[in-house]
Amino acid sequence: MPKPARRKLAFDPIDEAARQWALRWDAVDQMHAVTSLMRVQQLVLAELDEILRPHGLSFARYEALVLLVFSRKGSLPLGKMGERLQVHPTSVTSIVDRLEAAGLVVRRRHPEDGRAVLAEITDAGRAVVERATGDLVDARFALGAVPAGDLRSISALLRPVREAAGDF
Amino acid sequence: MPKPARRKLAFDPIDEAARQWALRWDAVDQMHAVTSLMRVQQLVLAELDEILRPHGLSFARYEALVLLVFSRKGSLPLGKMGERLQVHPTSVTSIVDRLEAAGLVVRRRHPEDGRAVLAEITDAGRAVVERATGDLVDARFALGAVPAGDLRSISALLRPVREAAGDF
DNA sequence: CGAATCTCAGCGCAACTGAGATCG
DNA sequence: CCGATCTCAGTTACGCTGAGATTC
Repeated sequence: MPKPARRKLAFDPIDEAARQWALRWDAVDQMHAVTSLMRVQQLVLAELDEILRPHGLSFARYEALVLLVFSRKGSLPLGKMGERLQVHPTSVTSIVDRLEAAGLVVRRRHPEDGRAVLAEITDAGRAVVERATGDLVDARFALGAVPAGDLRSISALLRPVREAAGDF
Repeated sequence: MPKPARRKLAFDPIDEAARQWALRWDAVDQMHAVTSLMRVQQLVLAELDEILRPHGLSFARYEALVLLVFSRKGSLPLGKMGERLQVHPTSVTSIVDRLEAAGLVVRRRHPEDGRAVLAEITDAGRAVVERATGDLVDARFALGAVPAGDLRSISALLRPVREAAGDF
């Protein structure tokens, strides 16, 4: 068995934890929702990374590439990328380092602001995004088990958390 | 500004990405849901870890302690813990190492199976769980922005993903 | 000068692989 | 002997802090 951690259980471990939780503490529904959120994120991210691995990408790097594809000029200052992707400035440096090493982006000086550095997507980068996106769409972003009509509900129910955190 | 990655935007970056996505590719709703899931998990985990840091715990270590509190004898073989928490065997070793160093659990020989090692929660461990749980409940597990009636919907909508992955 | 932008070094945490020890 | 259980060493990845260089 290559992944012993994935052994199957005869019951829903989160339901079972919630049952015991209710005997002692409050906020049972929050506890159940948080545990579900953590577990599903872990499962989904693992599947997405597996799909992207043959393309030499992690999900974080894929998101960065897509952001550049969506930009008008195919390039953005690293700071803007961090803002949009909601990641730490030093993480942007690391992500762009790896993308640049793979030939998917190049670094350029910002023409008007000498402090800023632009990451510009290359033709190879655009090609990789097209191929990787095809695979992700085919895999329904690892959410194939969710009825199509429920997807927007998931986004809507989670939105207040992002809003409260000040994302927008 | 301590956390530049948290800068506020004038629009919802996920809605904006979905808008552009729809111009080129399919599976827009899946893409929106996955991106929301990733972002909310990141926000929630960061808040939970911040709440737990004064108690000397990460969320993973807190989950391990709660699992022991819920067990009949206050102890479990490490392998069982990995199964329930869905983490790698070597990660269990690491988690128990840290909990033991903090005096929250002790390692014991399994009375019937010489191969197995039991992690047993100490009185100090139980006390820490009580205090930490109080703080988490007070913070509504970082889901205070979600209307109470929506919490079960979140769990229910995510359940098919766990089921399809073979969690139960 | 202060503020913004990026990079680098270093730390902590977590997951994984592969190997080995012990025991059923 | 095989398989299960745990530990250890080493690798990789990522996110963060703190410091520094450069430029507005």
